[in-house]
Parts: sequence; C-alpha cells; structure tokens
Amino acid sequence: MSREKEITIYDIARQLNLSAATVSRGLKDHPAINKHTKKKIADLAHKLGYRTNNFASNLRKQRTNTIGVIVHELRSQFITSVLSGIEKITTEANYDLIIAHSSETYTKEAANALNLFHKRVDGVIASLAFDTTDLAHFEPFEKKGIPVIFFDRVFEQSDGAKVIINNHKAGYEATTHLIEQGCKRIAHITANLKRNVYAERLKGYQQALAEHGLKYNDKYVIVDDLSEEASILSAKKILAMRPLPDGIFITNDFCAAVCMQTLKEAGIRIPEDIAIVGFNNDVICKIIEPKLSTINYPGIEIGEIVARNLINHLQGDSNIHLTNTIIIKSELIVRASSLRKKK
Amino acid sequence: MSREKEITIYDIARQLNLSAATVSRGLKDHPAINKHTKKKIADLAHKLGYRTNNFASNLRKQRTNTIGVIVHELRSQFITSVLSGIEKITTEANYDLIIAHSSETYTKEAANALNLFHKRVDGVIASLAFDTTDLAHFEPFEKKGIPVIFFDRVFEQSDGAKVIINNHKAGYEATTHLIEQGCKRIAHITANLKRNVYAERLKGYQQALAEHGLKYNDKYVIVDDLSEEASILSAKKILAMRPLPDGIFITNDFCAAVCMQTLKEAGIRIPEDIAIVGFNNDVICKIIEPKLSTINYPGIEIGEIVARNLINHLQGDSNIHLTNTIIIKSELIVRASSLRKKK
DNA sequence: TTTGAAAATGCAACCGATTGCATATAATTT
DNA sequence: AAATTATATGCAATCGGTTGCATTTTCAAA
Repeated sequence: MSREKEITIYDIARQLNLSAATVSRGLKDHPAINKHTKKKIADLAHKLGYRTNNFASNLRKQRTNTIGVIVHELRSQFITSVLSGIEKITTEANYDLIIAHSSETYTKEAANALNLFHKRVDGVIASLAFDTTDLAHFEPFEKKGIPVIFFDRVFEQSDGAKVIINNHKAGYEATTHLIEQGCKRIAHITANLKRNVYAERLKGYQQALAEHGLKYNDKYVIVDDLSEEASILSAKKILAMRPLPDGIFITNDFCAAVCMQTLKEAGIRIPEDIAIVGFNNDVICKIIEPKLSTINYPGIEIGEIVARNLINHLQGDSNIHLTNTIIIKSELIVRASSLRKKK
Repeated sequence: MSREKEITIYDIARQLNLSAATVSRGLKDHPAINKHTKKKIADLAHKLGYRTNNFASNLRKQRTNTIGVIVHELRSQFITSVLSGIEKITTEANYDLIIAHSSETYTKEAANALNLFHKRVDGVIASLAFDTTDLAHFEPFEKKGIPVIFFDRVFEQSDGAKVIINNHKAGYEATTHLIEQGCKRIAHITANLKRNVYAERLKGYQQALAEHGLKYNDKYVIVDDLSEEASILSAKKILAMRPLPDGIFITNDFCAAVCMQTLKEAGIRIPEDIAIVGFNNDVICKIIEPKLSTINYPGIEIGEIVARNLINHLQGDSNIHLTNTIIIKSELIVRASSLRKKK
C-alpha cells in the first residue's frame, strides 16, 4: 500500500540532467539559478509529487523550524485564545508548534521542558504552573542560546523576555471601580500567590483600598485553585463572613461565575448586596446573569505578540534580550454585576 | 553563546573505544549489546549531556513519530477536551503532535492537510469543517498508506476509520425528553446540515416527533453558525414565531446559553414557557441560570480513544481499517432548563 | 587442545538536502 | 579576438543515527 517510492531531488536531477545541488537551489529560488531552469525544476517537482524531506534539511541545517509551547492548562478560554494567536503567526512564518501542558504542576512542566529540549526546538514560549518557583528547568535552553519567552505567568524579577499585562494596575482599577460604586467591604478571591499575576493583582487591590482610606483585612482575601469545587467553597466562605462583604474582586471569570451562582442561590442580590468584578473577559461574562464586569485580557493579541517577537529574534530581525518586557494594554469592562450607580 | 558543541554518538564511541554502531544499539537497549557496555554508554551519554538527533534518526528510519491533528476550531471546550485526551495518549507513546485548525473553512482545512502531508506525519486525526463536502484533500495520505482517523465531524458513509457518538439517538432522546415534559411545539436550532452531526441530530428530532404523534414543521428548524451573534438572531426568530414554541432542542451548549439569555431578556420563563435542551455538556451548562439540560459528549474519552486506535494501528497492534467505526456512549443529562414535572 | 556455537562488536553504506568552492558557459568590455 | 566579468551549474563533503552483514571474542562442549 505504501509502496510508492518517495521522490527526491536526485530523481528530479536525473530526469533533467542536472545536479542535485542545482535542483536544491532551484526549488528554493536561489538567485544564482536560471529562471528557465527553475521553472523546469518546479514543474517536474510538481508533476512527480515531490515533497521536501525536512529531516534531511534539518539535519544539515541544524535547525528544526519548530517552536515549543508550554502552558499550564489547555482547557481555558484564555489559553486557547493565546494559542490561536501563536498558531496564526508561527504558521505564516512556516514554523511548527509542539504544544505541551503541565496541568499546573512543576514536575510536568520540567518534564515538558526537557522533552522540548531533546526535540531541539528553535525557541520556547511558556506560561508557568501554579507551583513553579524557579527557572532551573529552562537553563539548558539558556546555555545553548535557545530563546525562551514567557507570557502571563512569569517571574517578573527574572531578566528573561516576557509579555504580560500590568496586573498591579488591573487589580487597582478593578478595586477602585468597586469603591466608586459604593463598596466599603471588598473581598478578593485569588489563586496561588507565588504566581506573579495573582500577587500583583493583590497588591493593586491593596493599594486601591489604601488610597481610598479603606482598611486592608487579611480575612477578606481567599486563595483557591480556581476549580469549580474550590470556587463554590470560596463563595461559602464569603457567605460566612460577618459583616458580609459588599464587593468582591475575583481573579478569574470562571471562578467568578461559579461564585456568583452560589451567592445567588443563597439569596444574595448582585450587584445590590454584593458587587462583583472578574478577570479575563471570558465569553462566560456575557452569558451569566447579571453580566460580569471584568478586566479585558486579550489572549489572541498576546499570542500574536509573543510569537512575533520570538520569530523576529530567531530570524535575527531583533533581539529578545534587549526588549525584555512587553506590557500589553488591558482595561476594565463594566457590566451589570458591579453597576450600582447610574452614570 | 550557542557555541557549545553538540554531543553525538561518535563522541561517545571515541571516548569508550567503541564503534558508533555499538553506541547506537546500546542507547536503545539492543539485546546484542553487553550489559556492562550499555551501562558505560548510558553513563557517559548522561555525563556529556548527549541528546539524540531525531532528524538523523527520522531520516534513516523514514518515520517521523509525529501525528497531525486537524480540528475545525480551537476555541471550543469540546475540542480542547478532545485535544487534551489525544495529547495524553500520544505523549505516553512518545509521539509528537502538530495541531492545525481550519476555522471552519474547507480551504484552510485542505491547506492544513497538504501541510501535514509535506511534514510527513505518520498519521492524521481530523474533524471536518462546516463546508467540507468531500475528502479529496485526504487522498494523498490514503495513497501512501498513511492512516487517517476522523472524529465527531465525519462522513458517515465513507469507509474511513471514525470515532463518533450516535447523534441520531442523542437527538431522539433530547427531543423525546422535551415531549415527556409536556412540550407540544418543539423547535430545533442547529448548524450546517451538510455536517453529519447536525443532520443526524435533526433526524433523531424528527423521529421523536413522529413517534409521539407530533407534526414536523420546517419553520421550527433554524440553521445558524453557532456564533454569539447568530445565536441571538436565532433566539429572536424563535420569539417571532406564532404560536410560540414551548420547547427547543439546541445543538450546542454555547448557542443554547446565548439563546436562553436572549429569551429571558424578552420575558420568557425557562422552563415554564419554553423548555431547553443543549448539546455537549460544556462547563457553561452548570453556570447559566437555570442550569442547562444537555447531551453529555465526553471529549477527553473521545480524544483518548481516537489516539489510542491510531497508535495501535501505527505500531501494528491492530488495524484501523477493520474496526472502521467506533461509537462512544453519550447520554442525556437533565437539569433545570427542561424540567417541568416532578418525578 | 580443538571445535562449534553463541554473544558482542565493527564496517560501511545508507537516508536526502545543503553549501563552500571550483568550474564552465555566456555576456561584456577593451 | 582576447581579456574580464557575470551568470549558471557541478563536485563532494557534511549533518548523525541506523542496520544488514561480517568479523571478532567468549565460552562451553568434544
């Protein structure tokens, strides 16, 4: 069944009475090759159903034209948006993608990194797992000069390249908005504070409170893992608080949606009793009742920018190590879940 | 920076006074190699930081250990679940994955197929775009004996391998459930009827109506593209129907969620005025108010089964062409959106 | 000690595209 | 027509692992 012989440049060369070198150059539009020769080569290649052998080519060129992507989770609207942006750019530039996910564990993340290293990817794009506390598993890449670029979940203090939003500012704006809507006791539901994104948002939340003369209270900060079960638990903790909070800034839309639902079931009116702001601008925001205020975090753009930068670096058009941090614009989107006052 | 020389089996061979052949065999645990020699090779390889060169290996072996996946859309809960299942299995079996998405267009799907063909994937997993009406773009694979296995969106009449659910039965059960809840005028919102999944569900819907003595009415069937905008329009069409339907079977949860919301805004009570059943069992079902009844379509399992079958075939453990259709169990999940009667 | 078989290892030809350098051919200048 | 310069093409080594077959080593049986 698979007995058809593969066509190589040697077959083409023989039939046209040329050398393999000429065919190779002709196929990739080398300037030294005559136009007519190129045409003949291209025509015959097409006729014979020639397909280039990337392994031979990679072997010789010592490059793989492959980019590795490590994400913490696949089943997330935000992440798939980012991936879709990355895919668009890398495909255009003729790079392959190997996508690996760590399911939020350091161990799998390190294993994935090692695997990509052995696969000899030309570059890596990564977003860190919950419990990753060092970048040792990325050192082999650094030693070999293989560029690694982080997005979203990063180490802000490291000097690696990264694409992020200003999480501090986003947290500040979300909280300030709640204050402006008249909230006095604002809770915050977030995730593992080892991760920059959550730590920064918390700081923004704290700063907003401070600037508006509200006292920061540990008890109003809940850390969970953003799963459905954890979100229900978090909502129950909120319900048990005395006095009850009148506003919550939740670091993730899905988590916010689940909380909202649990609160509603307990008879809380939103936004009248408790106003809520989420994070990410997931499609879920517009489906839940009332619609969820949130921070718009543009996944596709992030993906495109990350990929573009990596590829420019690989092609020598720019250097990642110079522009070490890129900050993408994010903004507050106000919807019904937090809107108490008419404008 | 990237000046460190790559270690090859020749380096190891030289240092141990062995031939490259022995090192090659030793590294892959060939039975003809002495245990002690193997140990020495493995130790030195590790010490020198040797990493195998897959291109050289692939070039020689004429296999890529790569599987191509073509899906119609990345940003879908169902699809990412499937991908996550595929990824699990292929990673365990040490295969790489190239993921391409067609954005629901035949043109991109064909381009992706061609690309994967040129990349010489060992096998292909695919789910078709809305407007794909033939499988001509998969012929090159067939000619070369490269296995292609379809899931979800397939041509049921083709004799290619496929993994699906019984869409006819699912449509029948969803509709029958609505009838049992007392619905008399049941509408159906679906997508491009060229796609088996939607065509079959429609047939199931029709059969259920017929068996329960309800007349089938063209006007109650709306075809859209499942986008947010289209779903809102569909809901408006429902609202304009006279008499108003009292039940809707919607072929996709996201679409159902958007419709439900639009209907609610128009003052319709769910399930009292209109009962609704969706499809897929997306997380969204449990977040929307009232919770959405749906058909459970287990993405991860589908992905695992598809991948497992393909890999078994590639490794000669079984033959895809023999077991040509695999039907996965799906089932109705009843939630508040369709529950009118107490049990 | 000799012999035969089993166990280990080596030889060398692949796989197919790339590329620095040399050579041949054509076009241009003197 | 000879010399000079472009323009085209070819030669051959290279990338690194694999594998059929030959050769060597080891070890038990004769």
